[in-house]
Amino acid sequence: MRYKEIIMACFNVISHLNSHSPHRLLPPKPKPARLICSLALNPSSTTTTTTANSNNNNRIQSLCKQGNLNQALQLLSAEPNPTQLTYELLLLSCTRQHSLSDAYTVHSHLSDNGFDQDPFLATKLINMYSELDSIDHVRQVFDKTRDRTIYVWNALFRSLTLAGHGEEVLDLYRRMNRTGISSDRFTYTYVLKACVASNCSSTLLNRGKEIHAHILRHGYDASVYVMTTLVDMYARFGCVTYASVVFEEMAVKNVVSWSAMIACYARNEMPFEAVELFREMMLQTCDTYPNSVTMVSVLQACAALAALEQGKLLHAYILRKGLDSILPVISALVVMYAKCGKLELGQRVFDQMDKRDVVSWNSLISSYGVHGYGEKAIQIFEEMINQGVSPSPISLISVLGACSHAGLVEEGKRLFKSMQRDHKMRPGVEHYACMVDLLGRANRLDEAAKIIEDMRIEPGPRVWGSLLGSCRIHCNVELAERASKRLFELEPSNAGNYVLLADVYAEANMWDEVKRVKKLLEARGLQKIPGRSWIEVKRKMHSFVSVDEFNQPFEELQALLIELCSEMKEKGYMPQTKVVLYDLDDKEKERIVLGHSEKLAVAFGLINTSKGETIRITKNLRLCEDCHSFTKFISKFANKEILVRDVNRFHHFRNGVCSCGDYL
DNA sequence: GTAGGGTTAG
Repeated sequence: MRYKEIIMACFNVISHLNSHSPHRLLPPKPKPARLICSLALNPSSTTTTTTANSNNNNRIQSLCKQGNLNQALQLLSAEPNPTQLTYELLLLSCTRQHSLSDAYTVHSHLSDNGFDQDPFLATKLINMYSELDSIDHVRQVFDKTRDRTIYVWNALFRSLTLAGHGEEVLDLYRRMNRTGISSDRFTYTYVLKACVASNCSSTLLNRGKEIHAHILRHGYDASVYVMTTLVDMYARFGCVTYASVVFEEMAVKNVVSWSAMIACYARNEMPFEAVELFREMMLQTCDTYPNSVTMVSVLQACAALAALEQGKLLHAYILRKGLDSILPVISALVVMYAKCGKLELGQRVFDQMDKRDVVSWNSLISSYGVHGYGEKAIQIFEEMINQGVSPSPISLISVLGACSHAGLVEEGKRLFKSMQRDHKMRPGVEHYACMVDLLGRANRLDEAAKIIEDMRIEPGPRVWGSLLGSCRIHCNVELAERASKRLFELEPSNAGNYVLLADVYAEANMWDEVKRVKKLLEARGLQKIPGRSWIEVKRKMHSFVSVDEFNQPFEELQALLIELCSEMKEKGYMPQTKVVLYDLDDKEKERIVLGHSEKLAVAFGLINTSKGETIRITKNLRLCEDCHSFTKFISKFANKEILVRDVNRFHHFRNGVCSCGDYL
């Protein structure tokens, strides 16, 4: 029933998008109440009943609540008997002021007054040092505390997990179990998080499974918090089946549990399932409504699928529920529209925001980037800075990526320099990867290789992968061999790298080498990822996989393609068969490239869309040169606008020309 | 006294 309601609301969203003035269906939410209680200090009301001593404590406490830490500390130095509550409020105040030096003052004062063995204050101290990013002090406080209650242990686990010291938490958790203290529901959430806090190795997954067993044994499978954390842990390990089993078996589910499972599908490249589960949530639950977090995950899934119609329904729902003042939601909406090929709608959503953060700006920058509008992306980047928003590392990745897509080499180099000089940011591996991509694609491979040589940090697989990708475009065998040698060491099970190298050899007609690489791929038990394309027709997604043979389900489409192909050949289309990794004759190669998933999707789109309707296709890999050239011809021949989003960027085909300027 | 899910990139 509620799902129908959303469909109805779709009409509202269209009218909303057509009007430029911000328009909300619900009033904006009131701001959250201030955390600091602003009790006014009123000495006259307390002096009559209390001693001078406790009055001093009261005054310190009130000053803390008012946020006047300096004065509170002055009074503290004259106070001979501070109470536990006084210290508690002082520590809280240090956290709020983010003052490590004041924290030391209070800490040593408290030790001098014999409170250093108070487990309550030890918990507070640990939490404070954690907030102040001083993990050494966290450990120190824990080590000195003799009476380690479960609160003390939990505070330690929480702090270390937040700081990314997952493995340390798991070691300490063993130690805790040996001391005989039992875990509570808080402990389980922290240690489960600790399993994914560092790297996601199989050892840590096994620890997670062990903890799962403890949870069942101790009856904590009734806790929604614990079980939701468990779903999330499996999700982060990519164990989608485990996550869904835990989720299905949960007796009680709330919005967070549903969101965790939807996010699990979204982040594990199962956007279909994410959208399906969202639908189920809307239909099944009576008291659980999706919130902003849920919406972000479903929007991501729609973006991945380029499911524009579904995305518009979500937009309608967001407006109806007043979630359109929440920044992450709006950023996700901008990205959704852009990735569905509706850049102008994304821009409009952005324009209607009354406040923006760096993520909102980054969303817009990258949106223009993937559509190939490099100069516009740079302009937005500069506007962001002019408006006083400091760029984040991702801003730079977005804008450098935009330069790369548009072939703006000099601008990219300028931005890379200014990143270090003007924004005082140290380039990370990702930034170097962008630069290698930028130079490499522009056929400045030697410069790209030089960047890698001069790097002050270890070049990771991203960097070498960018170089190898560029070598494939420009068929540089020698450099491709160098890059792939490193890549095979760094990520031996990434099939894509082997395929790229084989592509380079194939193009250079080095068929023995092609065979050798293919054997290597097989020997390691890997498979080439099959090409897959999606198209949304009447709110339904259709998926196509590349086929080598003429076969049943796609017979009609293939027949159409053969016909189109021969007609277009007369008009000058030349099949680009060099992308085929088999040493076959041209006729056979032509047949193989005609079975590529993207061409099947185009054919399906031609049959199933009305005149003047744009065909929108998403693809899991990069567009091959033949599909690119074929689609350009089709767009002119059939007078159709075709939008293809590959794994990397957008290609907008119109009248025989592509928006990427053949810069694949 | 402590707790669970989501933002932007390539």
